[in-house]
Amino acid sequence: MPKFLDSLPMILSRSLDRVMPSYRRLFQANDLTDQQWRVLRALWEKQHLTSAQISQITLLPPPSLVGILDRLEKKNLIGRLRSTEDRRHVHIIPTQKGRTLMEHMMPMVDRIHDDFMQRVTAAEWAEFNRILEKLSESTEKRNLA
Amino acid sequence: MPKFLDSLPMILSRSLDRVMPSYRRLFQANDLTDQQWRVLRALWEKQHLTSAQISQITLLPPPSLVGILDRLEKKNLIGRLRSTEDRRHVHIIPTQKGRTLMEHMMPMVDRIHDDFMQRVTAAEWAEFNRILEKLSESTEKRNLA
DNA sequence: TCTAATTAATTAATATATGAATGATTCATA
DNA sequence: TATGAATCATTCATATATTAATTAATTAGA
Repeated sequence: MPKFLDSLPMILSRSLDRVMPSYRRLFQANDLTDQQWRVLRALWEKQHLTSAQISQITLLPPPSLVGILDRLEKKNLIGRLRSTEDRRHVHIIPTQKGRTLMEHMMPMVDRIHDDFMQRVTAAEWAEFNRILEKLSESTEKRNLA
Repeated sequence: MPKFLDSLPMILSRSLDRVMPSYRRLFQANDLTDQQWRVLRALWEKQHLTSAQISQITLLPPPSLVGILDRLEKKNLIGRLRSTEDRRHVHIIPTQKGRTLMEHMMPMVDRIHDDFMQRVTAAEWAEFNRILEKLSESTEKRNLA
């Protein structure tokens, strides 16, 4: 008889609730929401992404992304650029202000990550990822056939 | 150099995104949101809970809970009862309709859970929980001192 | 070439998250 | 016993999630 609190969704949710505050303090200190951070973080790895690509990387649903990009644009952290080849696409590019903010924040975010990693061994981290992958491996593909 | 997608928040978020659809199909078939389900599920274990208790069990923030309870009440699935001993408390009780709905849904939710559990061994599940606990163990307590 | 099917971004409607503040109540204690 | 601190539910303002629908642009095919 599985208890509610031991179900996979609740375990994952509880962990997220415990992990996020460490990051959120830093985000808030820089006037960013979690989701706004995710977008900038994605653009840190690759500076030229479409809305759809950002959505896939950040896991943010496209309708949410519209408003998130609006607010980032209003803060002058990113710019929108409609593609000339395929005018359905919108390219998102960080501004200089956005890049400067990221240069400032990245070391601190990496440090938070490192602090979490120090809680477990490399073997434990690998094992954790392996089991979680088995647990959450998508079976949805079959529905596409 | 930790990649964004391999960070703890993104790993947990991605897993949740993969796990939830299996449950959500069932919730939607019964006209419930994820959060509305959580409240009813909490009341399934113990029929007499205050708002604050439900918030702690379900991880739903109190301001969100107000609206969730409003909608559950409107659907006649729960009832609110202000405490006579301490009039700050509001007791939440499932209605007969709510209990009947839960009796109908619980076996199917348990089955979904079992399906996930069958993806790993008992030892893997225990190990997974152990490592996740180490990773996400709250350090916030120290801030209370 | 013209239309049907696709795709990318967006809008719309409703529900929830987050952080601050409020109102009513109870508690602690001088 | 008055009074400030603490507690519980709630409201408020803003941001995001979810699902369906829409718009504009592109592609596939008859």
